Amino acid sequence: MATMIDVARQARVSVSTVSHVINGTRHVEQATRKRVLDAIEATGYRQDTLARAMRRSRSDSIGLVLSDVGEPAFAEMIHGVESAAAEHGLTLILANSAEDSDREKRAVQALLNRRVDGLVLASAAISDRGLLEELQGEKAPTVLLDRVYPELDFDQVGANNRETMYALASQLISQGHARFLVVAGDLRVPTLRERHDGFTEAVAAGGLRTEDQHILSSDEGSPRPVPDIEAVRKALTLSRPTAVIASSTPLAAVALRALAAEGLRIPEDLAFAAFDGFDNSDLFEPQITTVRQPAFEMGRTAVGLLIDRLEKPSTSHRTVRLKQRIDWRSSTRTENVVAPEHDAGLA
Amino acid sequence: MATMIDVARQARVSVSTVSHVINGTRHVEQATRKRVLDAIEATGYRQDTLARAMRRSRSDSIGLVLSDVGEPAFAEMIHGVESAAAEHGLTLILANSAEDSDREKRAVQALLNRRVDGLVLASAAISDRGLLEELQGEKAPTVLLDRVYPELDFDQVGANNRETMYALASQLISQGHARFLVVAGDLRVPTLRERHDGFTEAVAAGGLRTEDQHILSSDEGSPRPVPDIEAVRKALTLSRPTAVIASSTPLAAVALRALAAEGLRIPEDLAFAAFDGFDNSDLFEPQITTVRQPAFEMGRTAVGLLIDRLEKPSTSHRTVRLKQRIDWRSSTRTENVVAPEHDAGLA
DNA sequence: CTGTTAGCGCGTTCAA
DNA sequence: TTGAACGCGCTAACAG
Repeated sequence: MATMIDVARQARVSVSTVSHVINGTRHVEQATRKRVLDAIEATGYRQDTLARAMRRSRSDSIGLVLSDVGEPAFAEMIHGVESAAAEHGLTLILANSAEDSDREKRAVQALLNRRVDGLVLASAAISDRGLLEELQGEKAPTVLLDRVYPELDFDQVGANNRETMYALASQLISQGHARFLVVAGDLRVPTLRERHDGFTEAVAAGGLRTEDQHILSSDEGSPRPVPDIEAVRKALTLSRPTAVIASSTPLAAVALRALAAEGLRIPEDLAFAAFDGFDNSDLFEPQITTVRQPAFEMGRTAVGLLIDRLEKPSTSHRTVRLKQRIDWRSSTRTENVVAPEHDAGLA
Repeated sequence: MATMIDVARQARVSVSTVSHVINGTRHVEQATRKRVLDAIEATGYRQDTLARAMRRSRSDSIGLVLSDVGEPAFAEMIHGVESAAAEHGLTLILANSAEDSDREKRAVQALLNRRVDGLVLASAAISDRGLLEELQGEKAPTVLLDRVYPELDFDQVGANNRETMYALASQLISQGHARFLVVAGDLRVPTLRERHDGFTEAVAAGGLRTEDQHILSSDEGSPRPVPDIEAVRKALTLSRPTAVIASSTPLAAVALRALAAEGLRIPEDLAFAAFDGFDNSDLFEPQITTVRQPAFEMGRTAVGLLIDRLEKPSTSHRTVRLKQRIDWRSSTRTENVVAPEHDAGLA
């Protein structure tokens, strides 16, 4: 591999001239410039980004740590992060924590060792507080993605989960639904907790009886990470909801299986809606009313915040909440079915 | 940031001892060893991977260039690559070429500049042959992923597309289908061409009339990358197939929209099958018979080949084809409907 | 407008 | 069993 010295010799100039030609960092005369360019061509020289990074003590790279690279929503975020990073000439180093706080810690360390300029962290579910505190002290700034921790001093990007769940539930309530089953998942995950909170607020605002609502969560150290099919089936028979809301795609899959096992049909027997949801849901039956995550934009925004932070390290931290969109589909088109049931329930 | 010198001073040893303690590269006495370890702890020293890479002239990192980070199938591959890379202590640098051969070229250059030890390349559709030839000459080896070019000298990982399409079509033929519409896409993409070839072979083997088969491709420099809905609708009315096969997820989406627009139902009016397909397809109607890509395993395998190559640079190149699985679902359960139609057609 | 030179942090001879 | 010193390839003073 040719080095700058080879180029310099060939072009009969000094290495510093070569450097300046490459980086456009100071003026050099047309003639010499051309000689250098030719020499680069002739020698097949390529800049060594590593050596450059070491000298400048910045690597023009950022690290992305995800809690689950396999999840479709996170895949979209990767896409967004990659896209914004590329636009700014930053290379992206990817690591997966697999929802494991040890692996997360190791991944972060590895990235820091690589001298990334900054970090985007879609933190693991039960994130190690110690890790986050260490990160506060790092020179390389960190942006938290997807899972927002209001009490922490980071730049953060999330979605307006609470508001969207509030809107979703409120709309269903106004359609006459009064008994919900919410498959809420692990409430230690901020995203899921926010959705949960949005629901309880909607229930309160709608004047619904709390005891008619069944919230299936798994916050008390249950062995399984998500409610399983049996749990949902039991809930379905116990509370006989008129509407089911699932707080994430995996939870929705579990819920749908449970519904099928109980022989319940959507929307004839009950309404159904899900966060994140399924791709191409408009092509299939039942067409599921879905909260679309602005995942791509969230990724882009995270990189934007990171770059701002790199430019001015000491401005105060920002939390950005991106708006979600509800795609209303036929799975919640139940006015004619539910309203009578609802009335009957009141009678 | 503490350096080895700081640690050495603190431990009252030389830097070389520190280095050897860290890397376990020669014996050092228990006592001194402990002093060093303590000093590392005390100073908060972290190895600088960049400097290390420069000195050793290997970076313990690999580059992954994908033609479309957004596609779900590729997302799975990322997952596989990441997982295998992590197991081998390799960090993963990700780049997206967005199916653009210029961007692909730049991405590859950027990764090579970063002195990645190797490259995994899921090449862009109309990949620049020049680029691939350059890559042949590089010191850092490249593994081609997903899109297999038999005539090129690379380690390669793909799926057995031709065989699977052959099996899929043959099975449908044995069910009585004799008129197919294949939404085949851009045949310059090796994957899609292999699927196409498998189909024509099945047609020949099954003794079907070629003129009854409609293959919708876009290989002749059409403005649109995929057949659009109108094209599929026209094909549906012209050829009146009893079975439709889509060669990829986006093509399947287009086909399904066209079917809906024509008021055709699955499986009552015709059978339908797709490659790659849709997630959670068993939860929705119609349940689509789908060829599952072993995408995760493909990613892992690619890294495996890369590591083998790094260890023995001059063994001959290998091409690995991973087996796909056909998930038969109700979208092709049409025996009772098609058989009579088929007979009628013969009468 | 161009050249000389001192490190960046590390691994690794070579010598002790 | 340990240390001293060189250089990986590059950028950024500083000098001219």
